[in-house]
Amino acid sequence: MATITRGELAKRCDINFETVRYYERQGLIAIPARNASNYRVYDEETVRRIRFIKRAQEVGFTLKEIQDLLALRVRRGARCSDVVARADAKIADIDARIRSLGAMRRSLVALAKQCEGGDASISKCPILDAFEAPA
Amino acid sequence: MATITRGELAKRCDINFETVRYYERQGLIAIPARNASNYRVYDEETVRRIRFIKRAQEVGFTLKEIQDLLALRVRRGARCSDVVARADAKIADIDARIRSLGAMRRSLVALAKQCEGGDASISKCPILDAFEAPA
DNA sequence: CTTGACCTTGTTGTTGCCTACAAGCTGTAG
DNA sequence: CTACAGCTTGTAGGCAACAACAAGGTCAAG
Repeated sequence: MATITRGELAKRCDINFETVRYYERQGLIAIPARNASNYRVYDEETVRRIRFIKRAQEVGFTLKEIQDLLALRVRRGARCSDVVARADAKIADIDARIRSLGAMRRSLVALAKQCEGGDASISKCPILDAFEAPA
Repeated sequence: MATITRGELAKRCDINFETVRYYERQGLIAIPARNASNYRVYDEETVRRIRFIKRAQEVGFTLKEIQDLLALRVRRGARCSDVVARADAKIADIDARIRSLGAMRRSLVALAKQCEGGDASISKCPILDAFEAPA
């Protein structure tokens, strides 16, 4: 039942058919098993993995960084202290991104509020204030 | 005092000298005034603008999207309802990104905790759980 | 038993975002 | 007055992340 083809995988993850092969070449997904006809066969974990990749990309991680994220759990033999250190670094990175987004959000809210006040002339620029919060 | 050259601008914003010209071509910064020697001269607002661009890029906005963000305040003649609607859309977008990052953060914290517990064998994969929160 | 959708490989093209020339003008320090 | 950093233009190169071929094998429907 759980034999997913390349086309099905692409459709379910909403990515291009060829992108699957690209991710395979880049080592982002495991090299898949093949059926009798030499077709690639995938499982549900690959679906989840690609969806994770997409979400991580949307918030600004490069494929290389995503590889790092995914590699954290793969190295079963890795020492825990190392994994923790790498995880902590990524958490700090994520926190910085969240702070940046928070600053932008506040700027946009201020902009919208200025408009709603009926003040048609936007004198100052709240958007550019976003940089004030240190990255 | 406030005459900033291209090289100074690049240095202060920590971007490449040529990138300034690229941003000018893309309409991300205003076409600058020129001094007697035909050198581009910039002001502090351009510094802030480029810093904003950099921060927005780091959290995953494309240059096109950043242009949209910056355009929100430029159109002085724009109707307020329009600006508010566009700002609200961007806020929703930002909220989605923050939620994604929050899910990833929780996954990483769970991973680190599993490790700290002295449990050297990482059985499940908390990172892949990140996709469970809807984008 | 052929049509058409799907898969295989290798290779090339595209888009976004820079980055790096070359050839020449400008401005200042020694 | 010359060296040298810094500016000008136009144009070309480069990397990430795909996307799109071509030429052919596979398989279910009619």
